Amino acid sequence: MPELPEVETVRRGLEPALVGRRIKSVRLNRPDLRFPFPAQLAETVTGKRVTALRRRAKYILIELESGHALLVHLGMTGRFTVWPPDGAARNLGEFYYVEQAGHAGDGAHDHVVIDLDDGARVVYTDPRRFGFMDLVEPDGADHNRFLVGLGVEPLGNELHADFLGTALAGRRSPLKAALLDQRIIAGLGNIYVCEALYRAGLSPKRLSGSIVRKRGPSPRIEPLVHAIRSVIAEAIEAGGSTLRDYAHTDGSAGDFQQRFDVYDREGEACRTPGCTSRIRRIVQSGRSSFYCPTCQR
DNA sequence: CGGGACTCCTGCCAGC
DNA sequence: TGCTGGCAGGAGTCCC
Repeated sequence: MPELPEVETVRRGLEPALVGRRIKSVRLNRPDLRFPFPAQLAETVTGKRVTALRRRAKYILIELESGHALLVHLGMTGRFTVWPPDGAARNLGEFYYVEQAGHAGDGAHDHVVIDLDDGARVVYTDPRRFGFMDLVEPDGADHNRFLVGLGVEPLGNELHADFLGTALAGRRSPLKAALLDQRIIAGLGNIYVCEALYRAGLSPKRLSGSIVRKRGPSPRIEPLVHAIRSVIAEAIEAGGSTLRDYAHTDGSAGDFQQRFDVYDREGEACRTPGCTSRIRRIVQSGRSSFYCPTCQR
């Protein structure tokens, strides 16, 4: 899936097409994605004006004048395409394979088709169907099953050394698992956790609690916080990463992946000046972790 | 409760 | 060229 920087890139791309527009109609081409669509989805959304597009962690929230919001998670392969009134498609997250031209909402994996009052069409496409949608009731963000329990935003003020130290203290899981845990920091995924741990010089295998001192300051926490912030901020700045099947808002490639120091670089040279080690790949709880065995301890 | 394995689904890619 | 197995950015659920 797109991680937070990719979701933010999609949000920014969708914003000018949707905000201020009224939704004329919604077509669901199947009853479910990962989960069934809410029964009231179409009738709740139809006829409403879009007031804002927001992001929380890896969720996109399409806010409506009624106070409801359509919550969208892109899963691993979800994307939006905007078809303006003039017909030329604009891709908001693109796959590496090419769909047949002219399928504005009728492609094999086009699951949701939203028509707007200006004639534009917004299509949600998701081959793997790991994505999902939900309705958030007015003032219901604190109760929504997907939003409740989410941790802090990596770029928000709530992520600081005291917070992270408290969250990691006593944890017996590897650091990698803790940083992927959306209940602590919401929005980090496999790629950026690997990159942040490299920048912080911390091994993904190290136990979470081991970087927290029981008394006094824990000098390894602040560099980790900084590493998380910097890698996420830079990735957003670059327009996200184009992995095997994801691209930039306007169809061009996001280029942060060219700056990966460890992710998907197994066997390649560590980029730390003077280090002669090669990047290793291990599997932790079913996911690949990439790291430098010399620079990350 | 914390932690880990498993699962959903489709498609690509390396290897034979 | 064609088939097979392994792998993929997520996260809910189940089990210990």
